[in-house]
Amino acid sequence: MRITKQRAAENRARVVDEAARLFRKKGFDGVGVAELMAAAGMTHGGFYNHFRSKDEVEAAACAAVFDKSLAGIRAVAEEADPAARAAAFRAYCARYLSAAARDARGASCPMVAFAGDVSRQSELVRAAYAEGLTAYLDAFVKASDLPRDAAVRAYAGLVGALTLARSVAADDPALSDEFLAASRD
Amino acid sequence: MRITKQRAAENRARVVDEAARLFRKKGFDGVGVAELMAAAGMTHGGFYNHFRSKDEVEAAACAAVFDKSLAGIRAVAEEADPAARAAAFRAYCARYLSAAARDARGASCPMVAFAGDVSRQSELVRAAYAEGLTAYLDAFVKASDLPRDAAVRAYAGLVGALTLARSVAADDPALSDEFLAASRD
DNA sequence: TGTACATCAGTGAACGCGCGTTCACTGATGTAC
DNA sequence: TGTACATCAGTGAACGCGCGTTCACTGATGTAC
Repeated sequence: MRITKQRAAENRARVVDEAARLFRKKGFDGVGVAELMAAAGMTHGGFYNHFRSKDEVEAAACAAVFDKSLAGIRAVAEEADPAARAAAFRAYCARYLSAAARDARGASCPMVAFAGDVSRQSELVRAAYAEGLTAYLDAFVKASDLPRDAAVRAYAGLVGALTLARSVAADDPALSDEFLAASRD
Repeated sequence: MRITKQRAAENRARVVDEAARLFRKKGFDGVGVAELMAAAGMTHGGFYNHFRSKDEVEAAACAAVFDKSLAGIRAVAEEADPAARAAAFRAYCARYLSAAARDARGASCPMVAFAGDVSRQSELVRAAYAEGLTAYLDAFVKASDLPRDAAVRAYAGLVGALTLARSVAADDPALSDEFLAASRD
């Protein structure tokens, strides 16, 4: 049964949204086309009306996740008043290292969600990731008001702390909290 | 054809060695039982003479990787002379953030190799990982001569820098180098 | 504006493939005598 | 020490299963007249 063009576009957008959530939560290889389409309220056969391959939706999801992350850090970077910018940046980092952010795996920062797997994914995904990371890092440097190398170091600290905190969240909550708390200061 | 008990034990050790290398390089889900056994010079059927499941060899490989990593950081921590310890620690960190370490994916630190995937693996693997990480972190704190929270923060910085550097090593080598260089100072 | 028909988004069965795991079998090892 | 036999590490075919992908089909939409 054919549907309106607008409805089809909405369906595609819903697939990308669900992909962004599920791939971050379960990894690229942890989510199948059928599961993804079911999450978007459809059956798997229609997937190929929207994407040429699973790689393509992975890349689209990766790009979508970066778009959202970029908007967040750019809002800080574009704060004109230096004091307000410094406060916003501190709040951004504190949120980044919060227990809530650690536990919200489907809504996390793309670097932490994808960094470990991305180098094993297709060219399409890797290109979307590399482009997104470059743009994100530039915005992070601006937002931090630090020299670039210090900002890059600070950013690596955030990523490492969140990655480590997540890796033991289920099995050693105290250690997980320690990673967040130590880097929050 | 039956073989000697010693030979069988050597075969098992070879499987764990190859597992430690291959799982770090390609991820747990990126290496099949057949590929693993072939790397150890056998066929896949014999796998279940040594392990009850793929989970079990994953856990064994994880533990083996931590053993090796622990030996490395403990050698620094147990250096009695403070100046020599400080020098050894600096050298350890510099090696950790070298291009060679970034590119040697089959021989890397277990945290960077496994952190992203471990929370999606079985209980067995997660337990081996959590135990290893606790022990490693304690040794790292000692080796660093820093207050614990500063040492934990420093360690998160190393992990984040190496993780990020690897994630773009193939697609943006300059950015990859920048992550390593910024944290090396 | 109304009619006839081509288009195409979505459905669900089917495909080949690789995976983890099982199993009957082999034959040298280890052991009981 | 020598002989007979049970053991079991390794082999390779086979299993069920889930995966990404394909395809014939459906029927409302979009379009040509």
